[in-house]
Amino acid sequence: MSLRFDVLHSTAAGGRRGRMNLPHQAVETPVFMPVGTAGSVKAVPQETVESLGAELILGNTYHLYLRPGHQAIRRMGGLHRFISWPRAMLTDSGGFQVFSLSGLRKVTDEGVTFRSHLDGSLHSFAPEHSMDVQIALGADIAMAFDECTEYPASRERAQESLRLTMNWARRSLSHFRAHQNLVPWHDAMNGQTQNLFGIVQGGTYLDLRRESAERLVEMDFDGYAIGGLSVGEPRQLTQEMIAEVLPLLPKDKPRYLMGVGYPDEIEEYARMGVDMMDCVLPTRAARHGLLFTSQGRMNIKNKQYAEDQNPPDLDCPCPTCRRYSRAYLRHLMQCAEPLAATLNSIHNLAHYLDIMQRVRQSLQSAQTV
RNA sequence: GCACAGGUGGCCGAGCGGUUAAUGGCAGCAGACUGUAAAUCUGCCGCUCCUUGCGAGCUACGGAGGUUCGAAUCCUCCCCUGUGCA
Repeated sequence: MSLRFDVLHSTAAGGRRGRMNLPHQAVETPVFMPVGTAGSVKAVPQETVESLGAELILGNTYHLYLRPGHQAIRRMGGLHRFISWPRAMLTDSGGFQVFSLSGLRKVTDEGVTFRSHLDGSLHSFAPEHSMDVQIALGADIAMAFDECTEYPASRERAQESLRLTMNWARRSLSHFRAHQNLVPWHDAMNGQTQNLFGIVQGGTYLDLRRESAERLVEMDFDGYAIGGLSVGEPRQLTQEMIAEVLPLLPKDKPRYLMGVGYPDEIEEYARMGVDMMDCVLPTRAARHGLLFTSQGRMNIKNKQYAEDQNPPDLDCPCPTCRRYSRAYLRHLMQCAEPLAATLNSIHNLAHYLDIMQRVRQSLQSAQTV
């Protein structure tokens, strides 16, 4: 049974208000997905992530493969059960690690050889292997194994990288389709199956992006992602790439912009027609003392907040803002108390989720096209 | 009282005759983080001034003298701390 994605409303600007019926959760879109790389949205317990309203969170193939190992997770009933997350999940394929672990890996047509960042041991990742791992993890959505092209990349480099990603996409899909019945919860979801998304690459070259999108659509994935953006390129280019690609993707399938972004970005791209986004920013920035508020950025470590008894964000109803002061959060940061990471992350996630909630409302009330 | 070992910038701690306003670390101040090698990384961190520069002046390595062209570094005395012996 293929992924059911309903577009409930769409706007002249291309924005869509939708609902994605994943095996573990009906997800209201556009959606922001907190990142939980190693089976945890860092510093925030699952029940809190849930109560903040997150419906879909990420996990990472590479990290979970290294620790505790996908076979172990399969034996324990899959990732959902292992981490006790009842709602939807998506696993990234390890493609981003091809990019971020650039010093520790070697890429060939066959796949990637990584050196573990944990103990230096050698591991190979090919599209087929990434699929096997992701099937064992059993997220609602798996991602094709891709190469996230760096910026800047010459046209030749972007083209070669794209060739690899398209080749890997085909192999990912074919292996996934052949084995997707092996997902740990196969018999428990009324015939709903795990889904696989393809990933558009092409660097900052419009024609390559176009080519990438068209070829992926031909392959017929359950959804489509735009990858390789927000990797250092100017914002203008990011927008151009998104604007070029979105119209080429099927209207009845979800569109996922990977790894983006700042609060204003997720709003902007959602209004352009992106249905899903994920980003480490709210949680990582939180751990480093940066809060995103309705008034903009706030570095809560700053001395000026030492005795400020206001809540971090005067307009925020999140658990952190309801109960704690700027002075207290600053104090926790200064003492490096783990609670600082937790409370800050809760606020930032709430802020991101709230932005998307508002965008959904606004798309819903916008004139239907 | 005697014998050792020590006293260095907010703290800890290197340096033991000259590129030394003085290595490091911590604390402090500020900045950065975009499919998480990130509770990480970067910058500043004696005082004053300006034409903000591998700029100028001042003060500084327990205290006071001394040796030397030059001392945190060597010598003398004093003060203090730790350990051991009385």
